[in-house]
Amino acid sequence: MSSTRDLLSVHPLVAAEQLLGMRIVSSDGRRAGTIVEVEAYGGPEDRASHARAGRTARCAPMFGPPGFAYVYLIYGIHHCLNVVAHADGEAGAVLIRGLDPEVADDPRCAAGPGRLTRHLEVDRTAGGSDLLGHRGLRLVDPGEALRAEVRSAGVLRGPRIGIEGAGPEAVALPWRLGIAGRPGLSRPFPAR
DNA sequence: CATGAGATCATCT
DNA sequence: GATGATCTCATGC
Repeated sequence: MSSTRDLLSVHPLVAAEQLLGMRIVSSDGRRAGTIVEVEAYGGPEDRASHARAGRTARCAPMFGPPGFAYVYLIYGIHHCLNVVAHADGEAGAVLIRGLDPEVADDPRCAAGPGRLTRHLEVDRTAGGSDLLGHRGLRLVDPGEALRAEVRSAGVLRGPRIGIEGAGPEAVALPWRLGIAGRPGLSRPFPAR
């Protein structure tokens, strides 16, 4: 019997695949969506990761147990939500980049990491909290069968967004994943 | 449709 | 003191 936390206790790239098709529910329970786009980030060996310089006050959650939230502020404006992945002690996280909203008039209201946190009203107060509990912002696994159904539309892969400064090796990794044809995608994937 | 600039601040050097 | 794991709006083809 493998728990959701076990599913995330693996390399961030594998955890990213598992997260596609899972649901995120806002802390007030009024907004929710299905994850359709993610990006995997590793530890010190990943030049694009916030953990590249080791454990700092900001990225400390990335070194902790999987299933917790890592939230940071980018460009002084947008919050970004990550699900901590990899085994406890091994740095890793998955940036949630796009949701297909369940209750919303605009299907693209959560397309993109900044828009998503605005829609779910996520800010850094959620940082460091356990996403697998029954209160607050939470992550819900609908089960392997439903996740597989979501993935069956096709998993797109491409370079992570906005990491050019990390160098060509980091850019070459196809660690951005998305579900083909979903409105919640932040932007197109490169053709291949 | 493509490109570019501005917003705005916690974190790290 | 510099710098982003972004978004939106404005301008120019």
